[in-house]
Amino acid sequence: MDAPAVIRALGALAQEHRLAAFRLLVQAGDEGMHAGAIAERLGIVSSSMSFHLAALAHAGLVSQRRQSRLIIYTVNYPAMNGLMGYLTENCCGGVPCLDDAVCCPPQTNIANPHPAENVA
Amino acid sequence: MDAPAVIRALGALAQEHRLAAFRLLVQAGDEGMHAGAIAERLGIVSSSMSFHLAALAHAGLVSQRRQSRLIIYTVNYPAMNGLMGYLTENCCGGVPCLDDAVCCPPQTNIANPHPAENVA
DNA sequence: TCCATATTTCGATAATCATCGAATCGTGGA
DNA sequence: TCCACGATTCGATGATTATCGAAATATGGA
Repeated sequence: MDAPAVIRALGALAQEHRLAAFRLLVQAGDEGMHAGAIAERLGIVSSSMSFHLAALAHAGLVSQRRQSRLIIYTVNYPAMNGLMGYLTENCCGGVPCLDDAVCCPPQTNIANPHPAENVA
Repeated sequence: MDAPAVIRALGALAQEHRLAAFRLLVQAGDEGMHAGAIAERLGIVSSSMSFHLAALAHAGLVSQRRQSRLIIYTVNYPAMNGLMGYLTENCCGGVPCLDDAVCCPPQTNIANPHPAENVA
């Protein structure tokens, strides 16, 4: 994941309704949710929801699939992990982190410094 | 960390120069960097740098301290971890994650579901 | 006290973004 | 074929944001 992709992802999430939609999808898991259901849960009109879902999709954070007349959205977990990895990369210059710098728990950054570099 | 705080943090990071500055500070660790040094590394004028650093500080992502004439910026690690925790909270509805859903490694989300809830 | 340096604030401009209603597109059932 | 429904696109409006140079503020040294 390169800087422009990270900026797109962060920018996509930095909005009330998109962040809420993303969290709904994170919690929904692979089952996902369709556009109308998300709009209803968030209480916004469908055109705005579509605008926001397109932004999340363009940022690579969610995927969509059609199921009859519904469009089902699911979280793109590799992108999500790539985002996390980018922010914590080389935390503390490689020096073992302090107690409150949980940014690099041993199992992800020390044993496997760049767990998400295989993400586009 | 509540939704508005997360949105401020994400919005602060969703900008080329702020993201770059934040990463510099993540890698600098507790030693930090002063405003001028960051501006020089990023190749932007000091007034713009000040604008961006203020945005990061307002979002709670960085802290500042004065050292003689320099203002040293450091990453606020608890806020950083709070951000990560918020995004992955209740990942997959609590169901054990798939292999590519590294969003909730056992040591953070399962053994300790909400590791960053003590962040303001 | 006076000057040099580091940083922030101010003012103006250009660009991007969120929102809504209306219109359009695509799918499936009668 | 025609209709209903879910979703997206379009057009317009109002608000927020990034950028820069100039000016102001604050600290430390001569």
